[in-house]
Amino acid sequence: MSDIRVLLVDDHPVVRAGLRAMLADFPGVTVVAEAEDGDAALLELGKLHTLGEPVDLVLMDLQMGAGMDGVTATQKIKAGEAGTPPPPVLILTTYDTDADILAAVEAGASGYMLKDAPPEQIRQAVLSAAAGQTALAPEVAARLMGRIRNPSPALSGREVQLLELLATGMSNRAMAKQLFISEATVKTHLVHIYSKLGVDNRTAAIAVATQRRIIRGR
Amino acid sequence: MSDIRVLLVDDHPVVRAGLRAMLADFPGVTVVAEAEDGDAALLELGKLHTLGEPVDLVLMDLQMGAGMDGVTATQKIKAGEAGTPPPPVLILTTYDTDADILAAVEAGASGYMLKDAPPEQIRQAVLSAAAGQTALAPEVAARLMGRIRNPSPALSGREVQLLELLATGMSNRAMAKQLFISEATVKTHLVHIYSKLGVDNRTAAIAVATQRRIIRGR
DNA sequence: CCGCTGATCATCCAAATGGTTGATTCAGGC
DNA sequence: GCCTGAATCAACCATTTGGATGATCAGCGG
Repeated sequence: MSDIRVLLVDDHPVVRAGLRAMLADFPGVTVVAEAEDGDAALLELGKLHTLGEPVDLVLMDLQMGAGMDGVTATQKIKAGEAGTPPPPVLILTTYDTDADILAAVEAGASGYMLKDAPPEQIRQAVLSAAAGQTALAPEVAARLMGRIRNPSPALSGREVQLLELLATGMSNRAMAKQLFISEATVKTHLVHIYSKLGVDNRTAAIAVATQRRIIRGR
Repeated sequence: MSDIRVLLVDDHPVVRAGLRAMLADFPGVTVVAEAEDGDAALLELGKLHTLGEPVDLVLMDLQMGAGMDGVTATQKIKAGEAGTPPPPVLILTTYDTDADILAAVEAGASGYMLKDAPPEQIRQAVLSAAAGQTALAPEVAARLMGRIRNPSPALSGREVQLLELLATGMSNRAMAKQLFISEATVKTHLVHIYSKLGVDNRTAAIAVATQRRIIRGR
């Protein structure tokens, strides 16, 4: 059986070098190309496709400096040229925000690993993902499990949405307009958010939500 | 002349592998040890010191998962065992927050590079730092220069301090207590902060300050 | 059909925050 | 010695937020 052909996508040369070195140590895995953002990744995919040298796995970071981010890139890859099935996408990133994970999974990623994972874990993930299976980092899996079993009062979708706007510094009025609801409703949502997060004002809510990775900082 | 002996400190195996691979390509540079956090780094330094195999340069990330962070590690290294001069510390990190940069420089770092820097830049920085010179990433240098020449109304130290507390979700009263000043003073500072950042409420101030890398998100 | 949850809105009141003005002190620079 | 900027505080008032209570409605599962 031939090697798993991998496309690396990361904007940090250092990280690409690390992955390249690491994957070189995994028997049965070959890095066939690299890209520094989503746009370049799509280009590479197309190029390799027309050359008849298909990619078996895309290993991609989520946030990439200037270019197209990982989520949209994943969507586009999955939407991709019909005809051949699109390659599985394994996300390898630094952040394990709830929002990020969900977005990546929804976009069609087959796995979500963290960069601080030990090589062996990464190896397993690469093999699983290339084989069409799902590969989640233990931390990520734990977070998702915890989210299901643990009644750490889950925020509703609307509430998370509110939080995100909140974090941009909008006033209640502004959020109300943006979401086409009344200020009263905004306040109700906020009160619920506060009680679920165990805080009593908006800045603390942002701090906690950021810390708990419900929304993302920066 | 013998090689520059480098100690790598980073909590991400992938990044360590990347740096190892990259430095291996630089003639005149040898990685003699690795550590995954500040504590381990200090241990390594001690060990190598007693072995009579001194380190010429510490290449370190700023934030490292569980262990001691880069700033305190830098301080300890610089305070280090008297007798031999402590090795220069080159910070190589992902974030270029004003606060981070200043903290690192104050702690005694001789350089501050970003992980997305091209290899050549990193090579230059390693050589400069090992030679006892200062090495700043262009982005970082630009930020510092801009901060000097550009009258993008600079926040005073006290104001940044306020902002940091603000971002943790504290109320005016709480901040006043914490800083041993009156609420009136807190409010005055906040008003100044708002006008300098061009916002009109605390959450927006946090959002802008985070965006402009005056304080750090997460 | 009933009960529950999430989303929506309203009203009322108390507390926190924001905006303005003005004043004092202190350290540094010219 | 004078000027400036940072830091400190006060008093006042308008606006925003937060907290409590109650109500309606749609959808989902038993």
